[in-house]
Amino acid sequence: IIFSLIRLDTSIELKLNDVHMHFSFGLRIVESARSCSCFYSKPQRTTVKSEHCCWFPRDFFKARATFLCFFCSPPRIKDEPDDDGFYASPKEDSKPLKRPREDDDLLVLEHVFRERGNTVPGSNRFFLILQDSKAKKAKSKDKKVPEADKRKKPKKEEEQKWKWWEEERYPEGIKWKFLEHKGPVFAPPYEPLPENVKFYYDGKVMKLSTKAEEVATFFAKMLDHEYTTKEIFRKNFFKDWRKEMTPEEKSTITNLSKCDFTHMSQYFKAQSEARKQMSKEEKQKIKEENERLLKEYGYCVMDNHKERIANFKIEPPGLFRGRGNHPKMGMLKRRIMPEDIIINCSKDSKIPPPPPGHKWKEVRHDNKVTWLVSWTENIQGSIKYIMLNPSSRIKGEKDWQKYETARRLKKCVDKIRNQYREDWKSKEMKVRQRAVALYFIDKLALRAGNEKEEGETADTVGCCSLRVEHIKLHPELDGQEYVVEFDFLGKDSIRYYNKVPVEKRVFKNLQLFMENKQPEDDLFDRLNTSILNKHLQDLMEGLTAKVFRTYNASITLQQQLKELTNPDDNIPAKILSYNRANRAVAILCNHQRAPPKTFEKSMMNLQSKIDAKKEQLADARRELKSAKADAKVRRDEKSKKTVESKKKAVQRIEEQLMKLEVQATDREENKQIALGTSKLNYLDPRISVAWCKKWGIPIEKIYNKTQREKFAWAIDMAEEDYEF
DNA sequence: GTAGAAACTTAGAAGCCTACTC
DNA sequence: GAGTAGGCTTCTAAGTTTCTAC
Repeated sequence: IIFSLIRLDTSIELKLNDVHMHFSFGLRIVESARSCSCFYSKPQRTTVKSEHCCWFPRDFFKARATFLCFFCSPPRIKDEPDDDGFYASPKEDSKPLKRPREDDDLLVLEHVFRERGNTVPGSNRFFLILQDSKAKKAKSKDKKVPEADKRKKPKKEEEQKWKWWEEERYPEGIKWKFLEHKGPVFAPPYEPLPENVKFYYDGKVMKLSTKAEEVATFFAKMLDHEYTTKEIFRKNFFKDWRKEMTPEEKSTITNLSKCDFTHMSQYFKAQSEARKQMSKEEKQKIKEENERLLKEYGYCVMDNHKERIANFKIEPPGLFRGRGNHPKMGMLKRRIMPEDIIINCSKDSKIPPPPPGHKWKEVRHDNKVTWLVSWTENIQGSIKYIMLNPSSRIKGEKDWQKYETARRLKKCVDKIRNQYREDWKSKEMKVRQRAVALYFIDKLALRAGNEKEEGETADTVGCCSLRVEHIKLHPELDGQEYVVEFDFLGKDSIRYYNKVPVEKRVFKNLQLFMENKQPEDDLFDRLNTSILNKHLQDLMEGLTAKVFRTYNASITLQQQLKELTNPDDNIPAKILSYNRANRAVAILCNHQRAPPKTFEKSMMNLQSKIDAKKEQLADARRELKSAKADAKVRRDEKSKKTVESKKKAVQRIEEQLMKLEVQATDREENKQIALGTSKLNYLDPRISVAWCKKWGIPIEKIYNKTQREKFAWAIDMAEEDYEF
């Protein structure tokens, strides 16, 4: 399809031509001083089957008419397979996609409107709205829809999605061409405590200065948390708190144990309680205010598409909550001011103004990065960013690309495995270590394991940074030979504990690597992530340690789904199978969670529901039996009907019972396992979409609304025969 | 080639919200 | 209408990878 938009001095011409269909279509918007009018030429053939609908909001053109123009849909990318049947993902190859980017063209429109001085609120900006073929077909079938209704803006959000995955992508390195946003939302200023809320030191009331009081409230708000009992947390907090005190306060407050924050804490609890008790109207008011904030600051315009921002609020000040045994926990996270903020946007965009009386640290126009706002935090000195939501084009393209890289690994993984098996025998120690580490990364889905600065973060490790103390070698254990016992803290200080039988050569190599070493010495002393990734890059373009995790997670899901799905099962049972497949991946990737506090109670509740349902079923069966007996004697229509209805009741209760039992199994198996992380980050969504399509499972049963938005590209493109 | 900075992805916890139950 | 369980969203820490400067 040729889609072009030409701007002529005071008029704009939009043309859609489909040569193959002998179908041409034109549309002209003529700008006049006050408004613009439009006309379009009718398609020459009226029998053209349209799959997509290109729709422009009525108010956008400020013209009275709404026009719906139908055109032949661009072929699905999958319909044009390349040699190996892989999709052309962003960056993966340079073949242009089926439809050129509309952004540049629409950009012209954007400027026309800007020049004209029209204020175009985000929601009314230029959207190409594409409906999926099913929605379209459904619409065309329904001929009774009144004309007025047809003109109505489609309400369903699904209908308004921009299919960026059908467009051409930017050249390598370019992330956007136009970016405009409103800047960040700052944390609300500190509100001093009411006079009646007291702080006590050494049993006596003490009025704190505003700065010291603010930091004290951070601690008071966390009083019930385990953090405040930890020595490091208390020490760090006290040190930083004292920096905020006046000289008088500093000389008085010398011991944290003598500080009494309980009154403050009670005040915050009461406030929180009051919030819960607020009237409907008050809650509604807050909701509306949040919505207003979201509407104003929660979106940006990137290349003429309104995109949701992931985190438009600046992190408020507070006490640093490092995970695990973090040496910096309790330190004061200072308040971020506009003077700390770097704004990134287009030169020709409306640059967000800083709050009155302030200025930005810098305004830059770097379209080689994806962030909108950045600042440096004071705990680790690292940079924090405001970026787009996972549903955005920029994140989606990257996600898609990630899975395509993993699929490329699938094609050469056997070769790579053979290679590292060979390398176990290498004369070079470095090569052997690299090969054993890669074996672990591949087999156990371990993370790469970068080196970390000692004393700056919690002591956690990944594969390359494993130490001798993290593994135990068992020539024989529980009837298995060559077992390696892993026990270490990984990301987020989550414990990795696993006993794995390995190949003899790996075992012997590990013995070698551990020779003459102390427990705190590096297991792979000749290796780091940089060396490993460089080697991987040589094996396959774009290959890094992380890709193995993605690949193994996705391939495991696909295999497990094939193994566990029983075609005769009903929907709940199939979903249980899906969750079990997902769980296999979560276990592989060691995605753990703390068991929910209410777990035991909720399981007990569920069990009592099951028991009650069983009783109900027994009653229903008894009733059915007696109805049958009754019908045998009476032999009339009425008693026959009664039998039928009793039968149905039994069936219904059986189904309900089964559902509850499945729910209980699922919940029990999920007690300490987090499924979300793998679902969101490691599993190629097209596998799940294909599985849903194959078995007629509504996608909503697998992905919630947010997840469907993130994986819109996959939902649109994957068919039931999709193979990872 | 290397180190450190920058950029971006992955992660679990916490709190909010909503649907369900009584 | 109140209470609550659990799903969903938000938050931000903690990783990995890439970029840049020397």
